[in-house]
Amino acid sequence: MNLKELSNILNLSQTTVSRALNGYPEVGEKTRIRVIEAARKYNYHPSYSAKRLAMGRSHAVAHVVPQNPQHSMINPHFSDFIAGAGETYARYGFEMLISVVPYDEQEQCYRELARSRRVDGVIVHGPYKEDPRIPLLENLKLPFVVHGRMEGKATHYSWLDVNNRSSFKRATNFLLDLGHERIALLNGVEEMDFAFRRRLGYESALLERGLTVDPSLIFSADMVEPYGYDVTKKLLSTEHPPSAVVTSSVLTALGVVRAVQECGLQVGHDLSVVTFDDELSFLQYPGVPLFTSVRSSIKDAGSRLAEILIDQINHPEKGPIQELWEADLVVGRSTGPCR
Amino acid sequence: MNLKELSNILNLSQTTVSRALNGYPEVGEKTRIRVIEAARKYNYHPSYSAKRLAMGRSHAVAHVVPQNPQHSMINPHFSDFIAGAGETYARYGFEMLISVVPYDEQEQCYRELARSRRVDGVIVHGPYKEDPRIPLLENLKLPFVVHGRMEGKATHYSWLDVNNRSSFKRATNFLLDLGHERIALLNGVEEMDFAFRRRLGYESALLERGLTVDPSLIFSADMVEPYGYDVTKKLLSTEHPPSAVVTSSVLTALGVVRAVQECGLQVGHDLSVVTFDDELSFLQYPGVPLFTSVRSSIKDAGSRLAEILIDQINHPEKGPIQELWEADLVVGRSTGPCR
DNA sequence: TCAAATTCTCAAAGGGCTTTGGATGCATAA
DNA sequence: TTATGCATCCAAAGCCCTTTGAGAATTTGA
Repeated sequence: MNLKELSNILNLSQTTVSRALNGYPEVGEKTRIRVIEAARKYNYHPSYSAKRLAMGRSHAVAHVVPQNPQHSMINPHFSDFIAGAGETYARYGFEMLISVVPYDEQEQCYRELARSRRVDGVIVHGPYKEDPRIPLLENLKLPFVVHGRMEGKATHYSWLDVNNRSSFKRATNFLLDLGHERIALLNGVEEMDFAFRRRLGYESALLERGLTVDPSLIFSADMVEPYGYDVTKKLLSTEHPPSAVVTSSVLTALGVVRAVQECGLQVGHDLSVVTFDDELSFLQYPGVPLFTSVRSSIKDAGSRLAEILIDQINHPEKGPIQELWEADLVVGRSTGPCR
Repeated sequence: MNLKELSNILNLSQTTVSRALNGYPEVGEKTRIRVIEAARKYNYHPSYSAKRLAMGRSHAVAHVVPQNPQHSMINPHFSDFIAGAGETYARYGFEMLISVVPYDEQEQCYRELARSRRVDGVIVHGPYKEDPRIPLLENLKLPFVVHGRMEGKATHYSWLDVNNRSSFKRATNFLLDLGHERIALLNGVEEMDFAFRRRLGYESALLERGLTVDPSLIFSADMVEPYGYDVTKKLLSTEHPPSAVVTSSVLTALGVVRAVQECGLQVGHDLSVVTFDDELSFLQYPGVPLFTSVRSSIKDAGSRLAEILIDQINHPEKGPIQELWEADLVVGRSTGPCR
């Protein structure tokens, strides 16, 4: 059943039927009801491809996922983010396209996306401190929102970010309040904007208490389990091990725990751990949380970012939307007073 | 630049230009070269929407991701799978659509996908022992392949599965060879086909050695870290704790380690652990692997499944393709002789 | 009552591609 | 010379919708 057939049945023109169905005002109420009922009765659904061709809009959004061959970690946060965003897209009738591309073909991919009008907008993940994707997308006039933001230039585009600086400051302060003074930072890769800000938060907490920042206590790597393990193992074997650790992810924190326990020590007693918790669905701890953490749901972020993007697509005149979310501090069993 | 403009420039008809570009034989070689060069020169790319509309094919594939509100875990395997599949799709010029839908709207979603011809095929994830999606898709005549397969009926559709039965048998045998006799199984949810088969493998290994299956050593749940932790904690506090554990995922295995260590015991010494390892990119251990495991890359599976699906779409006459992959046994540091 | 303003409806023109069903020109074969 | 086959190329129909620009019908205001 297509529009032509339906309008023949109704003895109306295609125009009228189309307008009736799309809620345009220039069609009478009785006509509209007749049309809508007939559409339901004959199970009419407009063809997506035809609609797209006619309107030049795709009602689709892309997420470009770079694949780095050397450093081939796939972001474990991705699935939760996608789940949140996907729900929202579905609610608004948008499609979600995932493009997996080699790291150095990203630019080409975005250009192609913009040229072909295959999608109405994109979401940019994990921006670097200086990220070429942002000026590129501005140039291409492809609507976009950034999950995170970019050091310095963060005014003329839409983004949603967690307040990484304040949350790490808060995490550090929490440990300082417990009397810890030697606090290690197991940060993410510091070329990433979020990690850079987290470090600033950590450092400013220390400095405000008149403490010095000890570079030998600061680490930066992909936030995986063995990273936490290896660093902690090393730290615990030094003469002057820290009494507390701030980590950038629960996975890394689990590595810290494994190392601590392997040394016959106890987390929260011999070493306190505060972690950033993205509330990944597969790393949830029921009951009293295992880790004291600053937490902010990445799934919620995905959902909200999708809304922002759709809003930008539908109302480009509105200007950029920017949101800075504060993370919650949740006290778990991984912290205790300094001994 | 569209086809009409390009053909005007070339003084050819749209037909000829289209045919030249799509490799049809009824166009002369010199003409073809002329056309291809002009296309490059003027940066001509056919419009996707128009192509789709004209051909009735979308060159897109969907993955339907159900969201269960109660049990809201998002599969951590998903991102690696998608990464593998996505690379392949990109290589073949296919788009990947992710549809996140509430659990009980899946059927509707598949129907809609089939009706609207928005995609040329779908991949079915994580089949249950009895999975309604499979007969549904057969009915809808929407090409599909299954990651895993369905107990019993596994002949008339395409699938790719790891040999879960043999790999768990192998894992169990490995422990038996080390002298372990009380071996716990921390399985996934046993409504899932894969988990069911894993249990069969585990049981058959025991039975073949004349051992009995002790139901109090068998557990079934989502494969998360606290699951491993909780079960192990409980097991270790019994009178007769097992000397070895087989788990269904590295995440769960990490929970086992945490519990063992917390009890002041040592993995591979006081309790041996063999896990199934999907080679998730964010759970990789460099050097000598932490865990003895049976492993099979879920990313590779994604990649191959995408190939199979595309093949089925392009050559539906070929009939179903079925592949059963054997997992590798990798010896790590988590196993040792029974004491 | 007539003109003006509203309301409703339509035919037709896109949007950009593929594909059908011929037409044309030319070389080969009878 | 005429018929046959081949290699090239084309005009136009079709895919299915949205939107423009106008016309017809109805209502309103003076």
